[in-house]
Amino acid sequence: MSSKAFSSVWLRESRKATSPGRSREEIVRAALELLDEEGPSGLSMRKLGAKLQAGATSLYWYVANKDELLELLYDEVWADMTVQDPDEVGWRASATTLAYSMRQAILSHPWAAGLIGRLPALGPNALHVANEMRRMFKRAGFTGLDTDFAIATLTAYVFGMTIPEIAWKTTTGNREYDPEEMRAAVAQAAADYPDMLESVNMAGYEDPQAVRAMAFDFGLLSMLDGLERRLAT
Amino acid sequence: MSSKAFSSVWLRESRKATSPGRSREEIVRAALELLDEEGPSGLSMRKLGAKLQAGATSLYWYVANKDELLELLYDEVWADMTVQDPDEVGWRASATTLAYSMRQAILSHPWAAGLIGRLPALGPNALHVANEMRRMFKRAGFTGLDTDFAIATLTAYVFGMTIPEIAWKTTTGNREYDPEEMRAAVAQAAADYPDMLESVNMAGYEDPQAVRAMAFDFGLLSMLDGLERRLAT
DNA sequence: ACCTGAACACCGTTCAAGT
DNA sequence: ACCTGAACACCGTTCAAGT
Repeated sequence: MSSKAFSSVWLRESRKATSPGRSREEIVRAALELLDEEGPSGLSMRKLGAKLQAGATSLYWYVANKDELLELLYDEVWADMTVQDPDEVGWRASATTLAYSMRQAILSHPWAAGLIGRLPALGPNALHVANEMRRMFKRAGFTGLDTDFAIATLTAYVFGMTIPEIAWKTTTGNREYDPEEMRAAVAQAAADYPDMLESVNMAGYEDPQAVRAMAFDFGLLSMLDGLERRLAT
Repeated sequence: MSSKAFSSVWLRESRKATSPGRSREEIVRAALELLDEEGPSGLSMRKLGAKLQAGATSLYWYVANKDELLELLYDEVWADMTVQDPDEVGWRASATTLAYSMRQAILSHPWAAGLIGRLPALGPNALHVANEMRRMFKRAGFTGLDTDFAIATLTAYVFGMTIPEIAWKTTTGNREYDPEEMRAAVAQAAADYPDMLESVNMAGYEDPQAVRAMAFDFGLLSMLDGLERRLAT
C-alpha cells in the first residue's frame, strides 16, 4: 500500500449548496431513502444519480467517493440515539436508556450494520453521543482513561449484540420462512453436540425477538454491574 | 423479496474430491492465502480461479456462490480459537483465555471483520467453540437460557471490541502515517467538546496498541464480574 | 462428472469536454 | 462553478457447449 494520509469527510469543507438542485444534504437524504427502502444493495452511485435526475458522476462534485458518502450516512444513524441527562436520572439509568436507544437506532437502519466499527465515527451526531457518554461515565465516577474504556466497553457490547440480531432478521425476515424449518436446519448442524441441540430445541424459535430482547437485557445488566464494580475498587 | 429457504454450506453435501486437482479444501486454502496476503479486496472469484489455474466459473462446481465460500472461510477463523478445559482451570480462567484467543484470531485474519455477525456460524469449528463456551458457563453454574445469554454476551463483547480495532489498524497500519497527524485530525473533529479533546490529547496516540489492550482488559474484567454477579442472584 | 468461455447485468471512478 | 457521457477496470453469476 502506498502512503496515503488519513482522511474523513468531516475534515473537509462541504461544497456550498447553491442551486435548489443538489447539495450534500440532498444527496444524503436521497441515499438514506434508497437504503431504508431497498437495503444495502439499493445504494449505488448510479442509482443514486438516477434518483436525483443527475448523472452518476455528478455526485463526485459533492463527495470525494462512495466511502465518504457512507461516512455521511453513518452519522445519520447516530442522530437517532437519544440520551437522558445523567445529572437528572443518574448515570446508570442514563446508560441503560442510551443502550436501548443505540440498539433501536441500528435495528431501524439495518444497512448500517456493515458500517459500524469499520468507518470512523467523527460526524457531529456521533461526537455528540460520544460526549454524552463521557459525561455519563464521569458522573458515575470514572476518571482518566477509565472513562474512555467504559465508553468503549458499552458500545462494544451494544453493537456486538445487535449486529448479529440484524443478520438474523434479514436472513429470515421479510421472506416466507418457516421457523420450524430454520430450527431443524440449525439442529442438523449441531447434531454432534447434545447440549447445544437441547438448547436449540427450546430456545424459542417461535418468538426469536423476545428471546433476543431478553439476551440483550441480561448482558446489559451484567455489563453495567461489572462497570459499577470497577468504581468500587 | 421472494420466498427463499434458509441455506448454508454446512447443510449441503460437499462434492467429492476426486482428482488431485480441485476440491473445496483446495479452494478454501487458496482463498485464505489470497485474503491473508491482500486483504478482503484480494478475493474475487476471478482471481481465485486464476490462482488455481482454472476458469473462474469452475469454482461454481464446488461452491454454490461466493457467500458460501465466505462461510467456509469464516469457519477457518474459529479454528484459531483455543479453549482451556474449564474443569481444569476453572470457568473464569477458561473464559478469559478464550476471550483473548478470540481477539487474537480476528486480529490475525482482519478480512474476517466484515463477516462476523453477518454470516451464520454453523461450521464445525464455530460449533466446537460454541460448545466449549457452553461447557464453560454450565460449569460456572448457569442453566437454561442464561447459558445462551452468557455465551452471547461474551462473544458480543469480544467481537464488538475487536472489530473497530481492526478498522483502526487497517486505516493507519502498513502505511506511512504520522500518529501526530492522526491525533490532530481527530482533535479537529472534536474541537467543540473540551472533555473529549482533553482525552484525545492524552490517549496515547504513540502507542495505540497498548491502550487498546488495556481497554480490552478493562471491559473483559467488567463483563466477567457482571456475569459472576448474575450467578449470585 | 467436471470444466470452459462468452455473455449479462452490474459496479466505482477518472477525465476530457461541455455550459 | 457545475455537470455530462464515454471509457476503464473491475465485479458475481448463468448457461450452453465441450470433454
